[in-house]
Amino acid sequence: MPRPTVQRLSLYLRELERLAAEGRTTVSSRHLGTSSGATDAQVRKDLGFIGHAGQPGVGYAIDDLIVAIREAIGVHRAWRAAIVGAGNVGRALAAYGRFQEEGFVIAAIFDQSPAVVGRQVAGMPVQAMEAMPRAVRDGAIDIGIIAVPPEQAQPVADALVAAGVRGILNFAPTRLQVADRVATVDVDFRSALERLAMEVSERSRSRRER
Amino acid sequence: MPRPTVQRLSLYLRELERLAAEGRTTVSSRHLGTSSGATDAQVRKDLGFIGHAGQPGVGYAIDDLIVAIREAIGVHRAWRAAIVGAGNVGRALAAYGRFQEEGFVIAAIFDQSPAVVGRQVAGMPVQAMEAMPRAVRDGAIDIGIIAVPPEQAQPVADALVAAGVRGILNFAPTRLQVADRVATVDVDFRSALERLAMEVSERSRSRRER
DNA sequence: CGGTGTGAATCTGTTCACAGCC
DNA sequence: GGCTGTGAACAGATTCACACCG
Repeated sequence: MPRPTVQRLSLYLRELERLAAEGRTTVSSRHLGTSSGATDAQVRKDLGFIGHAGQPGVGYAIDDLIVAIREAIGVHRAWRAAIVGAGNVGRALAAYGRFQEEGFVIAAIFDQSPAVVGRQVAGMPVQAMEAMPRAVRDGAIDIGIIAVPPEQAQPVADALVAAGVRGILNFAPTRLQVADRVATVDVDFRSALERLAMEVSERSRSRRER
Repeated sequence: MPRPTVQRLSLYLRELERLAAEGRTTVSSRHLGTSSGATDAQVRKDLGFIGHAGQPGVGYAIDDLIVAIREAIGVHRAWRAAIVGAGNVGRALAAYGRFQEEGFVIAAIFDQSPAVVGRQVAGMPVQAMEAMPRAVRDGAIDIGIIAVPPEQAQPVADALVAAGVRGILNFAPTRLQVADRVATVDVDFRSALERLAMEVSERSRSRRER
């Protein structure tokens, strides 16, 4: 399944959930597309990957589709995640309620600094890094979320991998090197901002030329 | 310039700044590549887009390259940004020092809720939404950062566009519809997590098959 | 009709491979 | 020998276009 497809599937999922809440039962590829920024053909291709379920002339059955997408992208079960780093980003993530709704449970939060260890964040005590390996094993943690400064990101990643996590969500602006049995996804504010800066400049440039 | 190129340029920039701090003066495409997760050919292609500056047998002059990349991606000047939404995400962004270092200045923060307006966040008072249009004009705000719940994202975007911002960084899990003179970039935690979930599932699946 | 499913064409981005320069 | 710049081959993803179904 193409990487971009996965990304779009989760957008479709959101729209489908909205439609389901409104009581709709079917939806066309056209509708799903425009509300998620894709073309209708794109939507049909994407849905083709997860085993098509559409009815010509009618569209897709919303409920079935929700189940199928959840299954396909692996959110049909609950994932247990641990946050490393109780700074601004880590705390915001811990408090970000929306994860829970979607099947991601923040099970623990860790920090290196003794000054922070022991404090409560979103109802959980911040634990020392030393406690992490054991907590990951005992708490059946699948995913590590890295919210530490860039210099510490790689060592933290190594520790998480050694402890046995299967995926890492990385908020630090660094490329992590990990064993390839472990999946990593980067969320990089800075490069998002830079992408934006770039596009804004580009637009004013082309405006000037006109 | 291809979208993925821009993304990588900002990774190169980080590595270049690190190397410059170490006192190095030149760098090869190979080095730049491995440290940012790209191939050497890729790096050369990317740098080709911004007007090549490399010397065969030697590599690229680090200082020149830093300037050239900054110019190319539009971070050679300071951008002024305003955050809308003083919830967890908005507050974390306001406090996230790293932006400042990179030429993005958070100039103001707004929220709809009277309960929050007036409180201090990262040394700034949270302002009412009604104050936004004027603040954007008077404060020469280039960029709006949306950190509100998904239902409010579109109206907030409309208000920002009407007030005259030129770019929007969107942290809400919604696709925004805006005039195309305005650039938007999405940062979506949820779909990042879902992508991760997907990749983790995929890996265990292929492991099982082996 | 309105709508899906899908091969074929196209576009976009990446890798290869190699000539040429220091 | 080390390293860049770049056409040419390749791979991946998107769009097109159209047959087919209710």
